[in-house]
Amino acid sequence: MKIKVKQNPESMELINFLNEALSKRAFIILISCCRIKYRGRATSKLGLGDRTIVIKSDGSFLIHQDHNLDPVNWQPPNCKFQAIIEENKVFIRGFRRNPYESLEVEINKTYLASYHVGNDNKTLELAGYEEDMREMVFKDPFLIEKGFRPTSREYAVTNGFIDILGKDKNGDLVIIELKSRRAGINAVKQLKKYFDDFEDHKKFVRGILAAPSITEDAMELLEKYKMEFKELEPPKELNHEKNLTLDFFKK
Amino acid sequence: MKIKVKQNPESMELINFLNEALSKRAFIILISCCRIKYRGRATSKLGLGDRTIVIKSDGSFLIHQDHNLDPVNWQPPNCKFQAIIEENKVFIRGFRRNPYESLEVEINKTYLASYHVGNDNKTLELAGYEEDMREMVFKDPFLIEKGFRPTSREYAVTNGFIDILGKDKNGDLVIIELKSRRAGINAVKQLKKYFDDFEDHKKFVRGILAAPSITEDAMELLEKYKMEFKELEPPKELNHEKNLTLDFFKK
DNA sequence: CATTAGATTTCGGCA
DNA sequence: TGCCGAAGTCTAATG
Repeated sequence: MKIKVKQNPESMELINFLNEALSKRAFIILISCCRIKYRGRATSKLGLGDRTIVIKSDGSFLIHQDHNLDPVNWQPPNCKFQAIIEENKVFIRGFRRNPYESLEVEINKTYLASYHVGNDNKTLELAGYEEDMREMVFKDPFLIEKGFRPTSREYAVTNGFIDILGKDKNGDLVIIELKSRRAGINAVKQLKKYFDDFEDHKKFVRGILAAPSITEDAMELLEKYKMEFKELEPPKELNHEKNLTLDFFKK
Repeated sequence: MKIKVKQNPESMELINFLNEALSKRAFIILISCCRIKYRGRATSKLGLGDRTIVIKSDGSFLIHQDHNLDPVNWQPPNCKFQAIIEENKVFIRGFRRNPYESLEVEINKTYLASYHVGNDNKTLELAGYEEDMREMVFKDPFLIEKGFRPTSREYAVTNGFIDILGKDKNGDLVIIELKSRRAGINAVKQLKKYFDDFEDHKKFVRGILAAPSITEDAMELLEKYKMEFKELEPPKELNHEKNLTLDFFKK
């Protein structure tokens, strides 16, 4: 891991430092007092203040204030950079096309500058989404109810895709809408849309909203539409844990 | 501006550094080789790799890989922190309630640690979204068409809120749906919903979708529903620029 | 405190 | 490349 650090660099030092870092596609961090202008999908200005500026090796550009999770200004990956010096001030400009956007930082003073090229070849393993729920329900249909048999997932209808389509123990069609989080009005409306696609045979069609919980409003609407709610938690085991479990049982 | 920097701190040094910084509610940056576990709304794990760890003074917690704009793991503001040492490794744990979530970083090695308390009392001035469009159309109704008179904004109907309601030069009702970006199918569907709320008087009602551009599919659907498209850019001048213009005319 | 709608949403997947 | 849908969305405003 290579890392280079400079405290309180002068303008010329900083610009050399930045150009060196940019040419190496390094991960750059600056703690600077700066002004910011953005023009693109919207327009913004931010007056003088201390901020943390980050340029990633994929061309992401982030400027953070000392509060909020989101950066106050940013540019998505593949942004191109210019670092220039003008009247003894360093300007960093990041721009991209489609849509055209530019983000310009006028740096008054830099307290800390660092760049590094690290090693990281891991990707996030994440569990707890609708996809996992679909898998789970397909594998264990009784989680919905006894006798339920799923027939297809992501079934295309006029209004979109039905998460899971199947039949219940009486052979009636069942439309299942999955939500990995607390379901709201919108989930009910979505299910209703799919439900309506079968209005010719409504007597033999059931709509089930499966989610860990549901808002009161949504429950009311659901009942009004004569549809049902099934409490269902998304699986939260990671894949390798599932595999471990499988391996365990195989032994 | 106070800033403290340490390169390659040992575990004990790092933990003291972190606790000092946390007690001062400083802005902390670490460049470290680490493992990450998250458990809360979902569950995730990230194997060993070099990452940039940020803790803000409002309790935001961000961990960045060298790619993508978004952090690979995070915790929203008001997160509480623990920095402990175990088997000569530093663990940083950030947790919050409602919903309960925890984010744990196991630090194997730290290349750079810094904390600072900066000065920043500026807030972002931003322009160019739906609210600005509403204002603009109310002020200059002819932007929609000659003779258009807006009567109310955010008019409540069964299915939600109509952006702008008004009458055209013939006295017919006009429903306007605004989008600050390229409008897609959903924008048309939304407008159609509002449109349908007036189906008793459909002959005297027009639906207009106003946006900078529209997708081909959306345009087709719009025409099928006998509604209209009006090309309209959101205003992108900042407030003080607007004021300058006003002042200019007042003089 | 919960809910909602908008966002410079970002991001991934698919046509 | 453009479009659509989901997200640990986040965030500000509102009841």
